[in-house]
Amino acid sequence: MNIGEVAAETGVTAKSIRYYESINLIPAPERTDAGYRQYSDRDVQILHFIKRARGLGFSVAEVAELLSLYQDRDRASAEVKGIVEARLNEIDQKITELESIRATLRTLADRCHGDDRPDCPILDDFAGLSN
Amino acid sequence: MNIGEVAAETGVTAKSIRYYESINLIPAPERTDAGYRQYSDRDVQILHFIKRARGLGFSVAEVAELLSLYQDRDRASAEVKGIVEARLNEIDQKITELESIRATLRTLADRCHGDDRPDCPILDDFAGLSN
DNA sequence: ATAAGGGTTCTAGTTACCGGAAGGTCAAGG
DNA sequence: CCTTGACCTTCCGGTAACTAGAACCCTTAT
Repeated sequence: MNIGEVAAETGVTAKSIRYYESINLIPAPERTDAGYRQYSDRDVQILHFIKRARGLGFSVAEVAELLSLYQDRDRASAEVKGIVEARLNEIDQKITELESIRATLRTLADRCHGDDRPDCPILDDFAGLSN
Repeated sequence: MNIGEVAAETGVTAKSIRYYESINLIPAPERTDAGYRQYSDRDVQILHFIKRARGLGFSVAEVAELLSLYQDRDRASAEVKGIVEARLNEIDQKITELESIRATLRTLADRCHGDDRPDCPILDDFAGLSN
């Protein structure tokens, strides 16, 4: 398969596939005489794996780790679970942070009448003029 | 005030202050004969503003917009509120996305026994071998 | 033979800075 | 007077994960 077909099938752009190759996340595939990359079904499967993991918010470095565990028949599932639990903690933290910001902004926005008059509690708060 | 004092007082690093100047988020301050930047109380206040807005997740571009509204005595509060509401929508979206990811990962992690055995529903899912 | 639609490599840009190097300046102390 | 240490200056390179675009080659169909 050419890179374009693989891109269409996996939803990973050709640009990204080449990028993943350049950083050694995926191995360099065979080439045709003209220099076109040729991908196997196995390569496609790995790109599906990457797409799924990236979609769940894992960094490329984490995906590399997960991939190497995936390719190691003898890995301990505890290692995989550890990575996922770490990610879950990050997510919880991020959600908490965003909720706090949301509450603040919600309060400020609700107190701003939002018409054509200039006075604005939001800017007052940012400027340290609150209360 | 020297840049270091300003940094200490505002919590914005000297590096960041110079960076903000380089992208014209803040004006270039006076210099001493030796070339040291000298900041006024007004400059400090603006950096506080920036710090607060950045802390609430606004991009530097958004902060620039907010700052210019702040400095415009005749702005309509609706404009400020619009920016904040847009940010609130982004936050809501992001939270929703993170919660969805969290649910997925939680389920997968719970189904993985996480011991020294190799079989792992998490990797199976990533590889498209689910069910 | 040519045109459309692949593919190739390379460079540069994105965001919001941080780290570090090389060197000038300032205030205090011996 | 000189040194020491803590400042300050500019500039270069790096970060994450790509994307955009240029310049060029290959394949396939008409």
